Amino acid sequence: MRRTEHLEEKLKHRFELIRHFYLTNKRMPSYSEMAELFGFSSKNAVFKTVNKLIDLGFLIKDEKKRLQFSSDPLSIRLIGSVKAGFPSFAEEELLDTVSLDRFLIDNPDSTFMLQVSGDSMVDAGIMPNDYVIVDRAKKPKNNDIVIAQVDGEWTMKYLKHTKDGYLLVAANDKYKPIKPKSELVIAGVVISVVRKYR
Amino acid sequence: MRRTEHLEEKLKHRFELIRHFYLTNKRMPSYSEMAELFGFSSKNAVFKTVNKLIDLGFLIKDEKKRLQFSSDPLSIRLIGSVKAGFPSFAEEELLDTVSLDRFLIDNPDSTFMLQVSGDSMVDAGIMPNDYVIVDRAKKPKNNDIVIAQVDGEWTMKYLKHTKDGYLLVAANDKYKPIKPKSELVIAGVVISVVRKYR
DNA sequence: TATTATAGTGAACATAAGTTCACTTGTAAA
DNA sequence: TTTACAAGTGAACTTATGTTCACTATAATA
Repeated sequence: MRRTEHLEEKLKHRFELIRHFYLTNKRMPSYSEMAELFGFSSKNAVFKTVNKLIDLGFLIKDEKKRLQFSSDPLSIRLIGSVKAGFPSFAEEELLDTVSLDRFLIDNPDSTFMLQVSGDSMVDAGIMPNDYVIVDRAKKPKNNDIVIAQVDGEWTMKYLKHTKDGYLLVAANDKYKPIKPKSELVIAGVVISVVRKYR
Repeated sequence: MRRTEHLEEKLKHRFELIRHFYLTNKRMPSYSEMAELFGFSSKNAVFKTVNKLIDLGFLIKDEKKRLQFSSDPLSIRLIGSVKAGFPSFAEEELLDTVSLDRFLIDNPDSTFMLQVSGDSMVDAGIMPNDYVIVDRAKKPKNNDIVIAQVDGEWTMKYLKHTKDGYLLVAANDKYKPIKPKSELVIAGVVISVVRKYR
């Protein structure tokens, strides 16, 4: 049955068009908009197409009968550990999915991403050009990695509470601990590190 | 004018309710749904509230007159480098915003997240319990970090092309390079590393 | 006190949404 | 060829959406 394979490819392609619309417009297209996307002149053709995509499990209708993706179009599947390896094609469907945004960020309003410029935290696995995600609203605690302004300069260091005040410690023997003289402004706590290859 | 301050807090709270709805339902609430959220019995009260939020710049209407957030509710602001430090409150508004999902993931369908179990890549800044993001569709190239199944076991290593075949090299002197005997299955290429503190 | 603006109500409206129906076209199988 | 069915058209229908209008209640201001 080459026919149905061809059919499913067509459907899959239309699903991709819907997804693309969603990613650029951040909302579902209406049936009229889908008609444009698919090159249809009738909404009913869209209606039938969407129903097929629902039957195939790509899309669903929520409790208010609004069209949704069955799995968030930007979420990725989560595998327990490297050692466990990759599941079979059939098992893939069973995996939990995660959105990195939701996984990493609690308070978008107070959260920033900064690019790392030096090598002062390499021993903590933070390499030059990595990105760190910083929450300004979070209370800095002992041993947290913080972004601090000390004596006029901005740095990223471990924050250590000691008997005689705060200490900023690098994760690199090249750099000596800093004991703030005049002022210590802690702008935020590093809650996450992100590295992107290539 | 305590009055208007109080007013803006109320509005801000209602904006938060909309955002919360969006984050849980992955779509904008309708005006009737907002009426429920706000405790109104008239859609017109919602209409006026939404218009105020539009005036204040929290929401916008797109070219098709559909309600949208002016900035993606999960995106975070991007700062050039740690050294540059944090901008002032006024300057914050001018920063670019990024969605981590969009920033890190190109092909959600072929992308997986795995938790790192060993210390074989520490010198590359990949620590135990970090997460790696792996694209199965990407062609593995020389010096890429790959997830490979070699002689029955799954590992993460640098992939090296040599004259006499492939070599899997750890980023840790403790581990010797592996030369696959029988089989080498490369399941995917590590495109990103993510670490979450606490 | 009287006045004026603001927040919310409730009904009515036009529009666009998703859906249904009857029909045509093209293609695969008998 | 003939048959059967899936794919798409086009119009009609229902419902829900955002919007407008006239009105009430509340609270700040003169």
